[in-house]
Amino acid sequence: MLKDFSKIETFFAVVKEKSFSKAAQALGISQPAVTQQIKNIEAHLGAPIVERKKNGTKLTKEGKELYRIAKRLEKHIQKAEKSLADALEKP
Amino acid sequence: MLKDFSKIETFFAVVKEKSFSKAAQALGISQPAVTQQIKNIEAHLGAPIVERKKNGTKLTKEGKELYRIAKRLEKHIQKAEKSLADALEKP
DNA sequence: TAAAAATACTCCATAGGTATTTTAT
DNA sequence: ATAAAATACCTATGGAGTATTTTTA
Repeated sequence: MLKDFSKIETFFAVVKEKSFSKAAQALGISQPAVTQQIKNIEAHLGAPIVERKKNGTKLTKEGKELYRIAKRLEKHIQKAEKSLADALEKP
Repeated sequence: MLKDFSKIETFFAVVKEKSFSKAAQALGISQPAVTQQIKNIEAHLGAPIVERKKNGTKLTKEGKELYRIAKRLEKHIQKAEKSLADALEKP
C-alpha cells in the first residue's frame, strides 16, 4: 500500500485543503480522480479515512493513523531520493 | 522514482537471482516485463544499473548505489506498513 | 438551494503477455 | 549451438477526464 506513495500524496492534499475539489485543483487533476484515489485507499485499508462534509473534510481515527505514519515515511523517501541524486550526480 | 517501490522490487529480484529470466520466474511475471522495468529505472536514472552477461548479471556503480539506498528505504516502508497494520487491526 | 462529493460512462497510458530475434559464451 | 536478454507487437487494466446526479449544511 505505502509502496505506491503517489496515491498517498492525494490523501495529503485532501488533508491540507480539507476538500476533495480543492485538493483536485491543487494537484491539477479532476475531483472524481481524487474521490477514486481516496476510495482506493479506503478499500485497501477496509475503513473510511475521511468524513465528507459540505463545509470541509475531517479525518477519521484511521485517517489520522495513516496520516501520521505516511508523513513519517515521506521524510524517509525524500531523504532516499536525495541520497540517490547525490550519489548519481556528484561523481 | 522511489515512490513507486514495486518497480524497485523487480530490481531486487534481479540482484538476488543474478538473472532476468530467473527474476521473472521468482516474481511470476515474464522475462520481457523484467527487461522493461529495469529499462524504465535506467531511463529514469540516466545510467545503466546492471550489466547483462550470459552467465549472470553484475551491478554497475550506479546499480550498487541504488541497491544500497533502496534497501535502506525498504526497511522503513516495511516498518511503516507494520505500524499501519497494527494501528488498524489492534483496536 | 447551492456547494461539494458520488456516480456513470469513456478514453488513454502503461504494465504485462506471447512470439521471435539477437547476442554472447 | 545454446541459453539469456532484447525487440516487436498485442492486450488488458487502471487512472483520469467530462457530464451528471446525489447529498448535506
